[in-house]
Amino acid sequence: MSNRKEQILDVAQDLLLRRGFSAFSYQDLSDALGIAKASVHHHFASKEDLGVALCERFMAQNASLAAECEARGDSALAMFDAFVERGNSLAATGEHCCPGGVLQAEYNALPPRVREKTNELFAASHRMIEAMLARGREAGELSFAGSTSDQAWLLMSTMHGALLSSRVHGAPVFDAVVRQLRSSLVA
Amino acid sequence: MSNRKEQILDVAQDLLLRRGFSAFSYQDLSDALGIAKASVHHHFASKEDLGVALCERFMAQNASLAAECEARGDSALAMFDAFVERGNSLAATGEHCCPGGVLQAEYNALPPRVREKTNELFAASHRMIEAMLARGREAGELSFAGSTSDQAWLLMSTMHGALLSSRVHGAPVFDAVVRQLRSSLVA
DNA sequence: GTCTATAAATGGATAGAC
DNA sequence: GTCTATCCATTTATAGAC
Repeated sequence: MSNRKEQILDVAQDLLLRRGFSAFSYQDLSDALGIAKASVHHHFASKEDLGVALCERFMAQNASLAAECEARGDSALAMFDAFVERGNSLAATGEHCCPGGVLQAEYNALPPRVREKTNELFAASHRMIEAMLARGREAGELSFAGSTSDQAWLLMSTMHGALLSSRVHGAPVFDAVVRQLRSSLVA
Repeated sequence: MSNRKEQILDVAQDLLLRRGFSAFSYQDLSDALGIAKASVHHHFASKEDLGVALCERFMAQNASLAAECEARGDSALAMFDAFVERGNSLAATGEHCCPGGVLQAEYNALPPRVREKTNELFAASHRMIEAMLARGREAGELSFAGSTSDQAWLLMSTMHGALLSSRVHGAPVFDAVVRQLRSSLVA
């Protein structure tokens, strides 16, 4: 993929996590990159295309984080902490929140193909977290009631919610929530 | 408050929870109520005013739910269930999510006074839930690690996140998350 | 309180030159 | 690939008549 396309995605990702999908414009991208609006349209014909590309990017980022963990031979808990760490870096800015969180919040206002990609993103994340939980429970490292699937939804919901809250009430809230969650999870 | 003003707030609340603040317009309100856009502006001069009124409404709804619980002499757990029940009715439509969730998600794109009211709404909700947790723990009804404040953030984050998730993945997700959360909370 | 009409700004998107 | 110029729809908001 060309360099310019990546640059646009970088800025768009920042703006999406900061403000939401409908609250950033081609004008914003144009301003940030110092190129004309029409030039942005050259790379992403419609905002729907841009949204789809962003979703694919988020999926790739998730997959690469999971791959790193696997390469290191991380335990389930270490993998949990790796995901938390990424959340921390988002919360630290006091402006960003989770890709999943924003996309869900605006779900009914998203263009159709972005909605579909959001579904995929969530399904993939859920699978990944469920696998982690199953591994941790089997190893006697993690302990929780109910199914791995339900617990995975709990983890995702809590993380998304906590990142949203930390935007209004500061990064310490994310940290506090994660500590509570972690302590309820460790065997 | 006049009847028309209430009608506008009813529709606006529905649209806000369905689509988000920036994704509904005076035109939508005008269409839904069968009156001219200018007539809506007569009641709420600016969208910022409308947003502020909605926030105040959410705070009043929270307070009245808490007052009902108190009048019934609800236990902490019964009060938790009452809050869950309200979440259930939102999740059931498959379209709505939590007021707090939407407002946080769009926080950086909200008009200044709506942002301030969002802060108030969250502070009030947090106080209310923290009080419930303290009461439940003292009565030996609830059990959790850490401070009541941190646990209150966990509850709020999880509820918000779960309502968002249930919009994408269906009401059963909200139910599943709440069950997990509740089982970790009961002494 | 409600209407029609309209302003002023911004949104996404396209045409066509360089 | 990038630009200028422009189109068209939509948005918030106001003016002024009824």
